[in-house]
Amino acid sequence: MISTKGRYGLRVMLDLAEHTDGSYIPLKDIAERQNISKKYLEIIVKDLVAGKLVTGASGKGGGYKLTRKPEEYTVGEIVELMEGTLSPVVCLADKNYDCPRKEKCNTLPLWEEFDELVHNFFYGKKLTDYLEK
Amino acid sequence: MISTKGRYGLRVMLDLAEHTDGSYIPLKDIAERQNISKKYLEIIVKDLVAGKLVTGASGKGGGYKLTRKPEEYTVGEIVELMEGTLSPVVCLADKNYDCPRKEKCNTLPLWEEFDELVHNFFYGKKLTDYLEK
DNA sequence: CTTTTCACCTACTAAGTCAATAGGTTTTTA
DNA sequence: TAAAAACCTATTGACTTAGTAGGTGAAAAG
Repeated sequence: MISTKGRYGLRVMLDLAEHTDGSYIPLKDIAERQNISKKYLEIIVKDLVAGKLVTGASGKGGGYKLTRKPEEYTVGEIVELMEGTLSPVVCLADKNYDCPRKEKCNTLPLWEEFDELVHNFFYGKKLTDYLEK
Repeated sequence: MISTKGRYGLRVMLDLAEHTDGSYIPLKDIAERQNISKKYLEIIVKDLVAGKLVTGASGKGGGYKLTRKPEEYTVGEIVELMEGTLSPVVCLADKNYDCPRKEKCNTLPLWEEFDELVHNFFYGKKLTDYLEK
C-alpha cells in the first residue's frame, strides 16, 4: 500500500513541474495549492532533497526547484525514494536479508515476478505523463 | 508490502494442496512442515475458513482441507482475502471512501492503472502454478 | 464413557509504523 | 535589520504487525 509520503511526494514533484520557471517555489505555496500541511511537507521535501530530486534554497526568494527537466523524471524513482522500496516482500526489499528458505521457497518466483512487474510499471511512467491538462 | 498473513496464508494453501487426499490435515502438521508457529497459523486459518477457502473439522481425525480442487484457486483470491485488499491506495481500497479530490486528482489514473495491473497479475496465477516440483 | 486429539475462541502485548504537530535555529535577500 | 524562507530535532496518538497465552468445545478411538 502506497503511503501518504509516496503520494504526497509525487504531488509535490508534479506541483514543482507545473510551476517551473527557473525560480524557487516556496513550500508555503505548494502546501496551499495541494491542501497539505506545510509542516508535513517539510518531511517529504527533505527526502526529495536527500535523494537529489529537488534542491532547496534558504532565505527570502528561496524555496524548492527540480534538479532536472520535468520530463527526465520517472514516477518510479520518486515513489521508490519516498517509500524506501517498491518490493512487495521483505526478502526482496532488504538486500542484506538472507532468507533461510530461499533455496526451497516455491513462492519466491511469484514475488520476484511481481516485484519486476511493479518496478517496470512505475519506472515506465514519466512524471510529465501526469501533469495538469 | 505483502504481510506475513498473506505469505503464510498462501503457504498453508499450498501445503494443503500438496497433501490433499480427501482427509483432514491437522494444523500441527502444517506448522511443522512450514516452520511457522501453530498458534499464529490458527489466526491465518481462521480467515481462510471465514472466506470459505478451507473447511475445518474438530476432534480426532480432524484438521483442515480445501473446499475445492487445488486447480480451482487463484493466488489473487487467497492473497486478497488475507491482506483485506490488493489496492495500492486508500481511495481505491475503501469503496465507501469518497475522496474530495477525485474529480481533479491527476494521480488517480496512475493508481487505477496500477490497481488493475496488480489485480490481473494475482488473479491470473493459479495456486497449482506454485506446487512443489 | 473417558481419554485423546483436534479445532475454535478471547484476550493480551511488545515493537514498530504512520501521519502528522510543535517549536525552534539558520540562511539569505531586500 | 527585518522578513521570508529552509532546515533541524523532538514528540505524539493512533494504528498495525506479528505474534503469545490460556482456555473451551467437538469428535472419534479405545
